[in-house]
Amino acid sequence: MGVSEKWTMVEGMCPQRLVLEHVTSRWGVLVLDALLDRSYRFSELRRGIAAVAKVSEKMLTQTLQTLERDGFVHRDAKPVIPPRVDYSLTPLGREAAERVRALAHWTGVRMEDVQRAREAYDESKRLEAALK
Amino acid sequence: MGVSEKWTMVEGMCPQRLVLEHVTSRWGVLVLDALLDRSYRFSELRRGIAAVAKVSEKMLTQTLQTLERDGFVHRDAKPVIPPRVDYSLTPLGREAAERVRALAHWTGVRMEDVQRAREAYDESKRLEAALK
DNA sequence: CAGCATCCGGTACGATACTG
DNA sequence: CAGTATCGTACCGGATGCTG
Repeated sequence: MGVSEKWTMVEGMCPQRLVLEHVTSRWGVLVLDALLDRSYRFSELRRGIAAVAKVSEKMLTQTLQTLERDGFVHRDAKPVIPPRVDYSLTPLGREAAERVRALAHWTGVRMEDVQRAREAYDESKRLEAALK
Repeated sequence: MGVSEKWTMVEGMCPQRLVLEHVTSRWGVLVLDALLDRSYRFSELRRGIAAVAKVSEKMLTQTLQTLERDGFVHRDAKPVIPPRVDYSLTPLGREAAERVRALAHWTGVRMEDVQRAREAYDESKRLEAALK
């Protein structure tokens, strides 16, 4: 089964929701963010991402193929032995990656506020549970 | 089981990855985008989102609770009969929603490019499959 | 090294029924 | 109306083994 069919299975959505899903997907975010700095080889990318979260080779492959199909990632397979494949961002992919990084960066900046909000929420829930 | 435990099940991630997951989640995106314009009641929000994609009441509840816990959404439950609950964005949530909308808007703008990229990708795959 | 094929468990999600 | 509780299922994603 090809890449196209896989993601298309998630039906009932307008097409740009689908693209948004791709770039904001669990591994899509990390791949785009990494490639924003420089190009990477496959395993290199895997190890780089592993520093943040553990990604299986299958998921990395799938993510890269999806992003390549959408025109965000360029795949450069050199016909050498052992095989060498470099991944980089296309201009379109760069636009996407910048926005994704902006969002990701924002979550980092506001993390403290979120933490406090959560504590307040949990506390109020705990209280109202206590008086029942 | 409470909201906190549910999402925390997805472990092995740094905390801000988790927040990013929340705001970019399938329904989180749509909720934030909708609330950016005005406040909504529960079913009203459900119907509004339904115009774009079908969301089950369960998922909408879960999404709203998660976003509320993170401090993005304010829940205003009026003690009347029949019940009336209004949802709106907090200042923090507004910041998030604006960035999410920016990304969503961008996918809309670049949709044509993505479509062309996909066709080119599928075509080249079809060709190389043909000569085997 | 860079993948692909296959199997498989956990969970995300939807459908339904029920409550205040 | 605005949820909660429960159940069934699809599929996401990890583990393993194999190929060029």
